Amino acid sequence: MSNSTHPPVRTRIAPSPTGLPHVGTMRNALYSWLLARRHGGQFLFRLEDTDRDRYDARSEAVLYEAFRWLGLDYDEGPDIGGPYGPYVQSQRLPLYREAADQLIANGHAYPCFCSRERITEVRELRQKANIHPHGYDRHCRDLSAEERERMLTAGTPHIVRFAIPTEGQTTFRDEVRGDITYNNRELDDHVLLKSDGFPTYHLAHTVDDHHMRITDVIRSEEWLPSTPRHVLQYRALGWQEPRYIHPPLIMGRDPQSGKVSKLSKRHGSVHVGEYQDQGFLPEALANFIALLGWSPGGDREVMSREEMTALFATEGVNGSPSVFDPEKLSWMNGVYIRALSVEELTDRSLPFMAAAGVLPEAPTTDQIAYLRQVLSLEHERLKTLGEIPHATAFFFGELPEYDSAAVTKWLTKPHSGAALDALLRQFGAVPEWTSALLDAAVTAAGEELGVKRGEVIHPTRVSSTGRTVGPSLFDTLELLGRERVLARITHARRNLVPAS
RNA sequence: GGGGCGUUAGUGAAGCGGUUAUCACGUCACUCUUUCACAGUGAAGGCCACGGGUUCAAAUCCCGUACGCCCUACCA
Repeated sequence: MSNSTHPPVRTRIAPSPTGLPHVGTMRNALYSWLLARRHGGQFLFRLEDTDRDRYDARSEAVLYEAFRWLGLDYDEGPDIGGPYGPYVQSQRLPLYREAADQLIANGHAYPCFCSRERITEVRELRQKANIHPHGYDRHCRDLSAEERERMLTAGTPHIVRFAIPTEGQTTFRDEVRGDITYNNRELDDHVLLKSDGFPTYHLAHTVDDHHMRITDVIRSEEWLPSTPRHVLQYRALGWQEPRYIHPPLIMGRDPQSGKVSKLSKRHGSVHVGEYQDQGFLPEALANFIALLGWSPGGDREVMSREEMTALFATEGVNGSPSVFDPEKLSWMNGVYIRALSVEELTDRSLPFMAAAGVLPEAPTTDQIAYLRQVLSLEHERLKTLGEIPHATAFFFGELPEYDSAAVTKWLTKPHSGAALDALLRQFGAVPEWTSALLDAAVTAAGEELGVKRGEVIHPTRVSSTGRTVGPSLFDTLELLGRERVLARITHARRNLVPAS
């Protein structure tokens, strides 16, 4: 809990609009959101659009949508403003320039005039010769003041590099793993400002997190190796560094090689939008990804957002990479779907029904009421919303789509014709179209034919639904209604059962 | 090559010096249902990566090794 001697917890997520929102980004966002909410602090959204080569305007809107969908509301952000804006890095250029100038003024940074060609050449050379660190050779770090001034006034294109101390060590604390120490001599002078005047991540995040009063930086483990650079920058600037929390990477298993690596396209779906499209519930996805790197301790797994908020603590974040298991996600999504009321399930299924063309975009109230009855039968066997159209299609329209394997298996036996005839007789005589009476009618049909109940129950299902799987048969028949069931069985009798 | 981090059943975790090493997913079996799923019961699956310490006692603490992953851009 925060108390009066500590500033309020302020966390942030800082995605770059270079593609679709990755589950790893959203996991980190969730942790940041959880930490802020847990302590009554603020959660910020900041757009890191400093890479103008990879900028993708389309991804910005998708990003906001992903946050809305997952219920990660932020207190300050590009689209809602806030006291420390703007929240878009490309609009904060003077701030980075100012920090870079300050760093140059006190000797912690310097302009570098080396061409890109020379830089890559040097890097390759040093790599080949195994000179450490491999990167930049600090050529411009030793330029005389006069030389530097001459180049600057001549307008020579340049970048600004941070001057890493040549000796000593840098120790910082990662809340997940404890103190981590790096030897400064293993770090090369990284770029702070690019030649286009835009900052690199290293500078931008430091400046922004400071100005935006961020207290807790939660970002993936891949940032661990550059954290000493950031810490060195904070210290050189005379700023208080935030707490760093590096949750583990989310890994995927390569279906071919079986090897694990950072979750990417090759492993399947990696963008939250894909999960949304497949009919995963945001609350289920959030619960699932929260567990990839965090545990409240004990056996707790299925947790509501409120429970997670109450339980979240950085002590529960672990340091070992976790493999994303789509099967467990499916199971968990099923748990959440079953927890929905039929009304809610119906509402949420509508977009999927429309997309699949099973129902119109704007269904009538009768259609919705009917769907609700259908879903009450289908409810507990669903894993995703996306499978609803296919699972329920046979409830709509006159004739179902007949699955050929099912037809072959149950409607092409020597007695299939007789079975359907008996069924038609029994069903035709049912006084009231209820599941109990239909159940009895099937039994009667079996007795009439002198066969086991199973021999007629399967043909009944296949002829009236087109398939072998589905909800309880008699409930299904009742809901389908007398007219359609009789019409379907008649159709099957005439067109699917081979003439003997 | 260098640096850092990590290592508990196939997967995700619990465990914080004394447990028959726990839970969930997955797998298999049975029950239920003459379908599928759900649910329930049960089973298989671990020398807690390996080797050394410390300790009466180690999955738990320390050191080393191996392996894996990440970083090593004017990308984030």
